[in-house]
Amino acid sequence: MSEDIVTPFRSHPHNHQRCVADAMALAEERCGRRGVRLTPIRRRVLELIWGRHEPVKAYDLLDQLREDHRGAAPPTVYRALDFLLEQGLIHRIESLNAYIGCGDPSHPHLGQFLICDRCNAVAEMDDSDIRDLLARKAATQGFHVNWQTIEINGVCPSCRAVPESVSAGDDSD
Amino acid sequence: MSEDIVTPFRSHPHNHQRCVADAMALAEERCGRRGVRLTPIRRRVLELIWGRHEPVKAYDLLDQLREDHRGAAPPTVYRALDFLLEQGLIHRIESLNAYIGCGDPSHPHLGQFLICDRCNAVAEMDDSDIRDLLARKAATQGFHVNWQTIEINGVCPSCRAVPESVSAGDDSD
DNA sequence: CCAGTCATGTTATTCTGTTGCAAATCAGTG
DNA sequence: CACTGATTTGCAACAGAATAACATGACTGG
Repeated sequence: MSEDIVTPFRSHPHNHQRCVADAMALAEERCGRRGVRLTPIRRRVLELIWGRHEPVKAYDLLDQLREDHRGAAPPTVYRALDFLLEQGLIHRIESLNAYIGCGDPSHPHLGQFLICDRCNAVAEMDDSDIRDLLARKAATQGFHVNWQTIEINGVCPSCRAVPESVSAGDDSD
Repeated sequence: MSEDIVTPFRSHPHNHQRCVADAMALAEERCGRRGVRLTPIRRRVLELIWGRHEPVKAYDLLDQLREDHRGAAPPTVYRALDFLLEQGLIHRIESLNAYIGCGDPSHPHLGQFLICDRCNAVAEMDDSDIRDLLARKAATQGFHVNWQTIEINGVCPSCRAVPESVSAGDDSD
């Protein structure tokens, strides 16, 4: 099976509490096995990221973090983010300067993202056909691939079902 | 032919002056046809970008621009960049916060970039196999694609030919 | 207890990009 | 030419993203 939707659009009906809890449990387990520490701050940041099922900005995290953690500063958040990225627990979306929970930390993989321009929902794919095709094309140029950034912008299924002018992404926050 | 290297690695031997001049001529022509103005500032920024055959940062452009244009400020550069992006004359490399000349503005295309982590060289591809595969995979999720960001990091042919520890990218900054 | 490592606190700075408004420039029209 | 409206530029301030540098604290293992 080459196609593998690791994280579907959040509009996809699901038990969100359960999904966050699962992610946290996986993170605990993974860090334990690796002998690295999922400290309170790191855990909190991961929770905050999973809490929204969409890309989250570092300074938004900082604001939220400050609510129960006075004295949190940019380095507080960025250090936690670096840790979580290293452990493969989150991904960074380059085109948005934002971070999102990794749908399947069980094996290391490159993020392949579908990003809805209307409602900001993001789905993560882990498709070997894509990975392999890019590797093959790069090899044609004599290029050795270390990392692939794939971010596809467009309109997600839910938003397509809604007339443009009244789209779900018409957020007034 | 699905594969199309729009811009090869700059290590590729070529007449750089000629290649910049061609790019500028194409830009003039294109803007003329479209009825938009390639003003002196915009032209200068495009030249500066083409002058180096690698990704250029906005504030580096600003520094260079200031040399013969006192009073240039961040908006000066960003407005020019926005214009050039809109006209499809340059691309933005998301993972680097940098800009690079578009190898073939003659038809609108998505950038597909090979980025060397050692020497910062970038090659641009315009491969329909990749474009189509991504569109097909996205469609499987009911997703309508507007834009694709594809940035492949790794090691370019020239750097692969050099022992790792003495690589061209072994910058000591 | 002590030393070493890892994690956090703190302050400041750099880099990247935007907002808002005023002044200048340009294209078209009477 | 003078008037008008749309672009373009100048300018000042700011917001947002990320890092540097160094001090302090916390958890190991002897």
